[in-house]
Amino acid sequence: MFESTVTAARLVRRGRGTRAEGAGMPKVVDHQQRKRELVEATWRIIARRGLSAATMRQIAAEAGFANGSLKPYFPTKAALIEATYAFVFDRTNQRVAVATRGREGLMALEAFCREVLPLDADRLDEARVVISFWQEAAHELRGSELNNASMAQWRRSMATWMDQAREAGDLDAGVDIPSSGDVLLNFMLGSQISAVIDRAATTPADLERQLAAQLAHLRAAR
Amino acid sequence: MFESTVTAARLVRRGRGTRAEGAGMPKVVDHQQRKRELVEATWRIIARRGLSAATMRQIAAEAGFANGSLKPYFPTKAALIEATYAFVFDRTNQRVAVATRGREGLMALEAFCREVLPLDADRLDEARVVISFWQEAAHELRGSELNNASMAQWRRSMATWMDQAREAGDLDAGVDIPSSGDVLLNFMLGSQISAVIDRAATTPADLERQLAAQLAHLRAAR
DNA sequence: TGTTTACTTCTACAGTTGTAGAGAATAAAC
DNA sequence: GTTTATTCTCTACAACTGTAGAAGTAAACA
Repeated sequence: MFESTVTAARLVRRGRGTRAEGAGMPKVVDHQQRKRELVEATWRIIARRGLSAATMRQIAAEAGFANGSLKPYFPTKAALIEATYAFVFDRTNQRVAVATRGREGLMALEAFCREVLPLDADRLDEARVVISFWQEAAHELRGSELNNASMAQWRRSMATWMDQAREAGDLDAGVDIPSSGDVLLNFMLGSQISAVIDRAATTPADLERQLAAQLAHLRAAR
Repeated sequence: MFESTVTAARLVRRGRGTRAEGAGMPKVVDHQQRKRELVEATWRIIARRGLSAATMRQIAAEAGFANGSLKPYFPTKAALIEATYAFVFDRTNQRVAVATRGREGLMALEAFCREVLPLDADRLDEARVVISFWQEAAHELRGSELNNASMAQWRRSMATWMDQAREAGDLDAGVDIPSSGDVLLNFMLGSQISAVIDRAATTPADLERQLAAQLAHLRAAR
C-alpha cells in the first residue's frame, strides 16, 4: 500500500539562510517565507477546488512537497487553515490601507468599498476562500472571533469616514452613520456570494453600479 | 471493532400504508414523509453542528435510525444533502408566498424582505444551512444552478413589485429597478452571514432598521 | 572530502467516511 | 398462528484522513 503515487515536481527553493553557527551548516529555509508559501498553496486549493479538496496531501502537492513536510511549519491542519484565513483578511486590509491612504470622507469610503468588493479575478478567488471561512466560522469560536474583530474594525473605519464627510458637509442629513455602515457592510458581504456563485448575474460592472447607488444615498444633495 | 455503540432511541413511527395487495402485508412507511423526516434531521445537524458533523451516521442517529437505513430513501449522501438544501429554499419560498399573498408594490417587497432576513431563531438556523450551501455551491455545478434559479426568481419578483410601486407613484423617480433589486438581494445575503457569525453586532432590530433605511430610499418623497 | 545539521521524503497507523448487503426484526393480512 | 413483503440493523470493507516519526538527502563549512 504505497502512499504517494504522485511525485510532485519540486519547486526551486530560493531561500537563503542568514545564520552562521559553529560547524557544518546545512540547507536553511526562511521559515516565515515557507509558511507564506504554504498558506498561498492552501489559498489556491480552497479557491480552485473547495474546502473538501484541501487535504494535507493536496496542499503539500500544490506547494511542491511531500505529505509530511508541512508539520515543521504548521503543527496541525487547523493551524494551517487558520493562518490561511488570517492571510486573506490581511491581504484585503493591506489593499485597503493602500487605497485609502491620503483620502478622507466619502472618497475614502468609496475606495474602501472598491477594494472589498470582488471586482476582479483575484478578489473573486479571495471571495471563494472567505465563503469557506464563513461556513467554518459559523460553528467555531476562533473563526468567529477573527471575523468579528475584523468586521468591528471595518465598521469603525466606515464610521470615521462618514464622520469626516458629515464634518465637511458632504453627508446627507438623514443618514444614520452606524446603521448605514452596516447596510454597506452587509451589501458587500452578500456581493461576495453573488459574485462567486451567480457570476453571470453579478458582473463587476453590476457591482460598481450598485455601489454607486448606495453611495449616492449617503451624499448630501447639492 | 463494533460499529454502532450508540443505540439511538427509535422514534414512534406513525406512518400508515394505504396499499393492499395480494397476500400478507407488512409494515409500510410513507416514503415521502420519511424522506422529509430525514431531510429535517439533516437540516438540524448542519444548523447545529455544521457541515463537517453531517455524516451519514450522525444524520441517521439524529433521525432515530441506524447507519444503513437512509439508503432506501436517499441512494447517496449527495442526494440527501441536495434535498436538504432544496428543502430550505422551499421553506423560505413558502413563507414568502404566505407573507406576500394579497400584497402589492412596496408592501409586498417589504413583506418579502422580512421573510428572507434572519429575524428569528428559526431563520437563523436556516441561514446556517444556507451558508453551508453557498460554500458547496461555489464549487459544484448543481448547487450553483439551484441557487441561481432561485435568485433569478427572487429578482423577478422584486422587479414586479417595484414596477407596481412605480405604476402607483410610490417609487422614487431615480430608482433603477433591476439594480435596486440586486442591492437589496446582496444586502439580504450578507445579512445571513452577519446574523450567524457576528450575532451580537447584528440583532433582528438592527436588521429591521437597516431594511427600513433601504426601503426609504426606494419610496417616492411625498 | 568529510562532517554536521537542517530539512524532506516515505512508510506506517489508527480513526473515520460512504457504501454495500446479509440477515433479523417487524407488522399486516390471512 | 402462519405467511409474506417490507423495513431496519448490523457487520463489513475499501478508501481516505490527519498525524507521527524513522530514514534518507543535501547544503555549508572544515
